[in-house]
Amino acid sequence: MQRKTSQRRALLQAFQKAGRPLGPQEVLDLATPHARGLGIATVYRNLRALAEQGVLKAVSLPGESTARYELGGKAHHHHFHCRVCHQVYEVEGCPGRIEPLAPRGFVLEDHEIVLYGLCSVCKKRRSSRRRA
Amino acid sequence: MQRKTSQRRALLQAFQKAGRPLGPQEVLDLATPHARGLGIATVYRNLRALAEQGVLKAVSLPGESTARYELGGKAHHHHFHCRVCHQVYEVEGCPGRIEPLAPRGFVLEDHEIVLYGLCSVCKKRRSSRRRA
DNA sequence: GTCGTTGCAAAGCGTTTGCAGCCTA
DNA sequence: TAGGCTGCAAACGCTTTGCAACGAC
Repeated sequence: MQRKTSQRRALLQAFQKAGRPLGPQEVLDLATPHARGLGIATVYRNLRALAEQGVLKAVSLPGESTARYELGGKAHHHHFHCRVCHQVYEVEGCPGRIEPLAPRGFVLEDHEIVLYGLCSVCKKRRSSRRRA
Repeated sequence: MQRKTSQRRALLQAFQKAGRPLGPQEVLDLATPHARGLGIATVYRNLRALAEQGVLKAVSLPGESTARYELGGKAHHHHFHCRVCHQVYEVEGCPGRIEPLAPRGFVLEDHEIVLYGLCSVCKKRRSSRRRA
């Protein structure tokens, strides 16, 4: 049976507060203040365990060696990866018209779309630096 | 100045022969027969160097710890990842309508679409096994 | 009290780097 | 011959695992 530990609680809080996909190190940083001495191994173990339960969902993005995670149970969506701060944001909607892309004879089961660019925070930061 | 070594030649041959994105280990396996004693470090160094020159292009896919590479200079395209044989195929075209997905205030610079499912080979293999 | 969970440190594993010798130009 | 390139092995960085202590139930 799964127990309610302070570490697990702190970890889920981090996701609820962030509202975006988080990597293991990010989770550690965000959860540590609420769980003194939290170790990275515990983070890894819990991310995996919670993902298997469906509480979290693994989000793997191109160019990332490690999966990030987000809270499970969300509607179909995609992600925006900021090239400056490397944060990942959720993106609503889907362009459709995906099926025709699959080569003839192939069976399309799923798809992933990742957008790259600058998030609004980094965009502002960049333009204000230019003016300076 | 860049020199023409047997290792580099063998490595590029592997890509030309394969016609699909290859990972470092795949490249080593495919190129070794044409370059005795080829080392994995050399593969990594050359993949990176050739990608910087634009001869190769890095293809990073979700859920892959390491980038694959393909020959550079191709038109905008995406990829199909077979869940059975894990080979990656190139896919022509693009659904368009990508821009509206980006959140307001974000700058969209690029995008990546990855399709998942069964390639035609694995589809046939699976259906013939069912009948048996 | 039981046994799932935790933190620490060691072990793994794939990628990168240092270095001396090799080979292209 | 110069210096870019290579293979080997060590170094790295991040993830996983072993283990004894801890704490939820």
